[in-house]
Amino acid sequence: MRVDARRNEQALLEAAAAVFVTSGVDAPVRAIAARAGVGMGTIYRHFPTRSELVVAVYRHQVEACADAGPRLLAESATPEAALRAWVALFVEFLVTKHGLAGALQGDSAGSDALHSYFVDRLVPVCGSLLHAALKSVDSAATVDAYNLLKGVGNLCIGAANDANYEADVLVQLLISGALAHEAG
Amino acid sequence: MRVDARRNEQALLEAAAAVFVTSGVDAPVRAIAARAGVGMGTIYRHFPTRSELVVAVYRHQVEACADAGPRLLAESATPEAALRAWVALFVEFLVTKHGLAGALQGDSAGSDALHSYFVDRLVPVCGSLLHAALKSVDSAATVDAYNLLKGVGNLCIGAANDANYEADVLVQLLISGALAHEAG
Amino acid sequence: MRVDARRNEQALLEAAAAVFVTSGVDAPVRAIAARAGVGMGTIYRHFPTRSELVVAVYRHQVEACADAGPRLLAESATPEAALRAWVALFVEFLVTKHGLAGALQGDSAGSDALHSYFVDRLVPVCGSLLHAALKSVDSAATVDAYNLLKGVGNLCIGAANDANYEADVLVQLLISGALAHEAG
Amino acid sequence: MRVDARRNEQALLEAAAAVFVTSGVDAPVRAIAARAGVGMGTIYRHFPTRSELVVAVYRHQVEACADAGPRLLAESATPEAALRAWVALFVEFLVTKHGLAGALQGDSAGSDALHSYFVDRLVPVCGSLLHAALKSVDSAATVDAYNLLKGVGNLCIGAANDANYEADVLVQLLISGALAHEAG
DNA sequence: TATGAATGAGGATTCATTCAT
DNA sequence: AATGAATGAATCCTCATTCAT
Repeated sequence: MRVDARRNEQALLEAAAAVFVTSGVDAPVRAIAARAGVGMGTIYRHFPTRSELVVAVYRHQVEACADAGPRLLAESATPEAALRAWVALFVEFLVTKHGLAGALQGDSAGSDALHSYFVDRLVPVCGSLLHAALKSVDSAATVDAYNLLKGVGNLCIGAANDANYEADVLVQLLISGALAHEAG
Repeated sequence: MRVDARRNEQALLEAAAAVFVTSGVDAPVRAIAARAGVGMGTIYRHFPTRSELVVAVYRHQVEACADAGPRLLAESATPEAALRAWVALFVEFLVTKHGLAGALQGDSAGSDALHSYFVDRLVPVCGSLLHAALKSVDSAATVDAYNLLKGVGNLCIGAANDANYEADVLVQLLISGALAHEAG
Repeated sequence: MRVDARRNEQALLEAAAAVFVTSGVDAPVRAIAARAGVGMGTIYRHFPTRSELVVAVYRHQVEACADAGPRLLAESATPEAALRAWVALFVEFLVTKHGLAGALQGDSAGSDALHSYFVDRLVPVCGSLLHAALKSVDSAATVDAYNLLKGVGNLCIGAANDANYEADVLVQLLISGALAHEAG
Repeated sequence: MRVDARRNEQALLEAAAAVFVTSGVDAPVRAIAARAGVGMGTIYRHFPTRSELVVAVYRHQVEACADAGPRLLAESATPEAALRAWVALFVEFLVTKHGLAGALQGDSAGSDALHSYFVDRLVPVCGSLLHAALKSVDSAATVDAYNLLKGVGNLCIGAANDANYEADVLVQLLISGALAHEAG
C-alpha cells in the first residue's frame, strides 16, 4: 500500500470516529469525507461498505476489550469480579460510542459485518468469564455467552441520551441474575 | 364521526400496525396509506404527527398491559410472581410488535409522544409491582421502575430477528438481579 | 335565497375579509371556511372561484371608492385636488388590504374576475377626474386612465411589508408627472 | 472548477433564465433541472438556495446596469437626461425578465438575497443620478433613491403581460414628478 | 343545502453511490 | 489512486377540489 493511501486510511478512521461520536454511526458519508479531508470516493475504495468502516473504527477498542478478558480473570480476586469488571468495560465502551449499541443489532443489511465481528471476537471471551464465574459460585448456566453479551449490548442502547437511565446498574443486575440460580 | 371516517381510521391503524412490523415505526407514510387503501392526506387528517399514529396503534395493548398490573398483583401467589408475570406480558407485547421496543427510545424527534405515553402509563404500574415484590422478599430497591421498564424494553429490541436471542430469559434474570440484593 | 344561505354568505364574506388581512388573498380555503364556521363546500357553492370571493369581499369598498370620485370632484377646490384626494383614497384601500394590489394583476387565471371588476368600475371614475384635472391645468394627456390606475395599483404592491417604502408619496409624484407636461 | 462543472453551471444559468421568463422565479426546481439537462441535486450543489440562483442569473445584467450609471452621467447632455436614460435601461431590463420585478419585493422568504443584491448594487447608482438631476434643475428631493428605485421596479410588474400597460411611460412620469417640485 | 372526509398532484430536499476527470 | 460532480430515488407535507353522506 502506498504511503499516501495509508495516510488516507488513517485520516478516515480518525474522522469517522469523531463524526460517529457526534452524529452516530449512520452519519452521512460526505460528512466523514469532509472531516478527513478526502473525497467520498476514497471512503468507498478503503471501506466498500459502511459496516467495514464501523468495524475498522472500533477494531482497536474491541481488541482491547477482548484482550482484557483473560487478564481480568487472572488479576481479579474472584471470577465473578472479573466478569463484572469486564462487562463494565464493555458497557463503558458502548455507552461512549453514540449509536454503536444499536448498530450491533445486525438488522439492517449493512451492519452484518459489524455484528459478526463483535460476536466472533467477544462471545468467546465473555464465555470464558461467564463459565468461570458460574463455576466459582456453583451455579448452573441459565444463559449462554451470546445471549448475555447481546443483552448487555441492548441494555446500553440509548444510554447516552437519557440521563435518568443507568445502563451500568442494570447490567450488573443482569449479571447478578445470571449467577444467582443455585445449582440444584 | 362519520361511518366512513371511522372505517378509514380503523383501516389505518391496522395497516400501520402491519407496516410497523415489517418496516419499523419510521415506515414511509405512503406505504401505510397504500396498505390501508387511502390517500396520504387521510393519514395526516387522522394523525397529524407520526407519533400520534404510533401511540394510537399501540394504545389498546398498552392499556391492556397497564390494567393487567393490579389484577396480577391480586391474583398471583406472591408479589414476585406478579411482577414476573407482568414483565412477561410486557415482553410478549414488545417482541411481537417488531420495532416497537426500539421506538420506545425517545431519540428520534417524532417518537417523543410515544415515549411519554409508555412512561406515563406503565411506569406507575411497574412501580407498584416492583415495590410490592421488593417488600415481600425484604430487599432494598436497586433500581427505580423507570430504569427497570426501560431495561426490559431494551432487552426486547431485535428479539424477533434473532432466533438465538432469548429476551424473555434475560428479562427474568434482570428481575432476579433486581430482587436479589438482601436488605440490610 | 333561503335565509340560512344568506347568513352563510355573509359569514363567509366577513371571515374572508379577516383572513385576507392576516394571510393575504391566497389564504387556504380551509382557513376561511373554518373562521366562517362553515364547510369548505359551502364556499364553493357561493363563490365557485377564488376571484369571485375576492371581488365580493371588496365590492363594498370598491363601490365606495367609485362613488367618491364625483363627490370629490364636486367638493374639492380644484380638479387636481380632487384627483389627488381620490388616488389617496385608493392607495389607502390597497395598502391596508394585504396582497390585494398584487392580485389586481390579471396574470394568474383565477384573478381575472377581480381585475375586470376593478377596471370596469374604477377606470371610468379615474378617467373623469384625470380629464378634469388635465383640463384645469391646461395639460395634454400623457397617459390614459387605465394606465394611471394600474400604475397607482402597482406602486402599492408590498407597501405594507416595507416600512421604508412610501407608496403614497410615489403615487402623488406620479400624479404630478402626469399633470406636468404643458400643453403646446 | 472542472470543465464539466462549469458547463453545467452555465447550462443551469441559461435554463433558469429561460424558465424564469416562462414561469417566474418560483418555478419548480425540477423544471429548471430538466431544461438544463441535469439532475436536481446539481442545482443544489451550485446554488444552495433559490435566491442564490436568481442572483446569479441576473448578476451580469445588474452589473451592466450599475456600470451604466456613471457612464450615462458623463455622456448625457444633462443630468436629468442621464437619469431618464438610466431608468429606461432599468425598465427595459425588468420588463424583459418576466417575473423579476415581482421578485424584487422582499416578501417571500427566499428572495431576500436578491432584494439585498439589487438594493446594495443599484440604490447608490440611482442615488448619484437622482442627486445630480435634482441639483441641475434646482429642485429639492421629495423621495430617496431607495423609494424611487423600488417605485420604478413596482411599475414594471406585470408589464410584459399587458399590451395596454406602458410601464416606461409611467416611469418617466414618475421621474418628472420627482424632479418637478421647485426648490424654495 | 351543507358538511368535511378523502384524494393525490405538486414541489422541496437529502444523500448513497457511481464514474468522468 | 483520488477527487468530487452528478444522479435521482425516496420521502415529507400541503392544499385545492371533489363528492359521499
